[in-house]
Amino acid sequence: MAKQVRTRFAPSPTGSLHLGGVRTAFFNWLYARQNGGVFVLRIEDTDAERSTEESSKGIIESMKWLGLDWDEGPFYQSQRLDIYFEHLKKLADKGAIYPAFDTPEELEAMREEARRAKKNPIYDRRALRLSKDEVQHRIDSGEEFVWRFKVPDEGYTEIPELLMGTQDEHKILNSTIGDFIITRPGTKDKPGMPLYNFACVVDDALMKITHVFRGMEHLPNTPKQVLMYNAFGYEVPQFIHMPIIMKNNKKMSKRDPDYDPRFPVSILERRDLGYLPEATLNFLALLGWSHPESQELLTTEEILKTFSVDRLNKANPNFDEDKYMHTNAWHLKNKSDAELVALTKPFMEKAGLDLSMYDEKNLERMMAMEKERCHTLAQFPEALSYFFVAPSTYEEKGVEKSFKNENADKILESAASMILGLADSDMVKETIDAKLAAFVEASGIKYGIVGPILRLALTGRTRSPGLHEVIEVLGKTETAARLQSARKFIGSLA
RNA sequence: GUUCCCAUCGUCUAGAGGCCUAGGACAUCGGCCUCUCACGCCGGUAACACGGGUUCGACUCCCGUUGGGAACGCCA
Repeated sequence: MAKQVRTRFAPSPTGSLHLGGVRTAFFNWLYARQNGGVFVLRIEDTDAERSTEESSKGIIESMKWLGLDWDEGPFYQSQRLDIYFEHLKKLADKGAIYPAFDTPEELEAMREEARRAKKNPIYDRRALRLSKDEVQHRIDSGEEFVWRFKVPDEGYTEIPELLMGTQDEHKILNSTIGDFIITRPGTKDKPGMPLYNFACVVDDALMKITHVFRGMEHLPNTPKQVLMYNAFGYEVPQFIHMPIIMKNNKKMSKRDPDYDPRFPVSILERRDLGYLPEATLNFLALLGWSHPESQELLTTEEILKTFSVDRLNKANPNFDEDKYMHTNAWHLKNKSDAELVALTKPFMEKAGLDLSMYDEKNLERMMAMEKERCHTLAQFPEALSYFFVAPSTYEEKGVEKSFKNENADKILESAASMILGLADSDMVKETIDAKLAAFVEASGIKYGIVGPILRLALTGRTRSPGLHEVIEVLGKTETAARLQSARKFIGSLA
């Protein structure tokens, strides 16, 4: 029987979860769910300086919002320090690691020199050349040091890689790796905090992770990690390094100098901008993966059904805002009117619209009217505001084109009396539509003239959805009132 | 500089040697629909980076060039 699939998402809580991270989380989640596996959430907060509780909370909130549920965790590395120190001792006992006393300044100078000499800036192992006695003495005297992993001078390290490189593997020359540091500085009595390449390996091994989907920027870390798995005698997971999402021809990042705050990378900010989780997942999935039948508008369920590693692409994709928006609009249209009432509620309220003015049925009608037009949830308040606030001004262009028309006020007057003459039971879309048609017929004026005038009078705008629907939602009294005030306005034009 | 990765329309991509006169989607440009806007529908413009091989045949395989990207942290 095959081993149970176990994947994980292991963000560091040093900021908000961003779109790239979401994609990584999504692929790990997909793979676990698809294979009846386990998805683990682990917070990598060993960097006490930069990690914040707020970020952890944000990440968890983001994951929940996206619907990426996890089976185990969240684990916090900061609460697992004992485990790392135990493992550190194992490595030290084996002689796989050694203490180094170099200061950051010294290391920087070494790197600088290597760069000048146009050589690969790897550690020159000067700490390894210290005598045993000297090392012991310096440690005993309380001097700070870090632990470095001793990388073999010769041979290759193979990483089990399913995507990048040729074949199913990837070979790195050991001589190019360099002895990397696995803990922050510590003393004999106060051990240094574990660093990424160390804590990550220990956790992935202990949590029995079988597959790691992560960004390609981690590829250079991988041989180091494989070396550590080997040193512990742990099994190495399968890696799938995904291409990096680009924006402006650079890795997508909030630190990009061309970063445009209108298009945030933070997933929670996208949420607040009115993007839907399923649209976000859909769009992100297609950045590096393609559907077997080239379908592009997919529910999470459909992605789950058809996802496979062999349809993953290797080239770095570009983040296309237009396509993201288009995908969002599609998912929006797929929502029921009732769902949309709920989804848009926070946006409507934030815009100060008083939803209690209408009953649920009317609100649903509004959604039905606008969901073809809006691309994000945030666009609904603006699109529907005329239902909540009677127009006090009218669009200039419309005034010019329609109100300054010869008989605008006469047309409005007869329209008003027509509507006032309607029975309450007639105030439904179909009947209004028929009555309007009859009215147009009887007056002998083209709908193309009557329509725009009525629309402008009722909404203040030249662009809005079906007239009959507007009238139906507005009701007889409000409709009549708006027509009256528009007539007054037209009168004031002369 | 070193190491590694990548390379099809403007963008995301399909393409596993003949199905390719290279398909789809977004964007864009026309047109239709229509009381407006949008949706929808129809149509157009638009790509295999280059050079060598291998092969009867290369977008597909190999090598090189060029181009792009990433990493080179006591961040993750």
